[in-house]
Amino acid sequence: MSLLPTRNAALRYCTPLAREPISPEQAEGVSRMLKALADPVRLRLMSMILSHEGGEACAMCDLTEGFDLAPSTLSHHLKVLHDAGLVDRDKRGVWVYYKARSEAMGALRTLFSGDLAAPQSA
Amino acid sequence: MSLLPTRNAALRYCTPLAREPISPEQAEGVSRMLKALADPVRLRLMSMILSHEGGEACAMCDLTEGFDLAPSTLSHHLKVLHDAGLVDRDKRGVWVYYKARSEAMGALRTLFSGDLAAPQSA
DNA sequence: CAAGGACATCGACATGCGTACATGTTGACA
DNA sequence: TGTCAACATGTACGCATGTCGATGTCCTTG
Repeated sequence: MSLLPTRNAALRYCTPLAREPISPEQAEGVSRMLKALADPVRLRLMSMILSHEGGEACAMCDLTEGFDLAPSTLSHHLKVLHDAGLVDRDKRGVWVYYKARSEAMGALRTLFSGDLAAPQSA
Repeated sequence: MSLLPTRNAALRYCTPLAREPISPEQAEGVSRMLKALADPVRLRLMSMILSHEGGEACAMCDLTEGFDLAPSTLSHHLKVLHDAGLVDRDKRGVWVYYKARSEAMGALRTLFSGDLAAPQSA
């Protein structure tokens, strides 16, 4: 119950959108990642984590600045990112550090890679 | 009223997530694109459009196969993609052709580009 | 001009999602 | 052991969203 079996499934079958029509299963998996990222708060959180020193950030130390939200709300958003397999959670003492999962980031990069506008400039 | 002023705004300021914490405004704009894509049906539609010959596809000719949805539902999803600035609409006679907008696709590619796991392999 | 097809739009309904408050859990420290 | 701080979880509320049937609009064809 600790790891969802579908978490890695989408990553494995992640192909460029423009290569061929993706399968309903892949669409389901990928949309789960994108849904987690399709929120202004979570997008900023993800960017803050990614651009933070060491590629990881402490929840209440580094990730509260600039937000006018209740702590529980921030925690909820981080959980959504974690459940989607986008970030790893590492509890060190009292603080919790979040780090981006390179597999997930790579999958998203792959998704939008390739010649997405091939016949445009030609 | 034909073009939303915010449509191009997000594209202009689209920087890699890992470069620096994105601004709330950029997060708002980018999330609008991702929200449009964060649905299995629309993801498949986008992939079908991108991978179709010529980079464009006819709504009822090419984009209904494989879906068990009412035509109005498909039309709605295509409208969402269009409103988000992800596809262009071109009515030719009775048929409507949808084509991916290269600016939007490029923005998404930029978003997930860069070293998203810098201290990982080093 | 009439009929039909290819869409888009309009309610309407069920579900999902963002937010906050209250509460629970865990670890550091006196 | 008791207290406080850093979270996570549960519940609840309001709004957004996916879906559909019905209707409207535009173009083609007879």
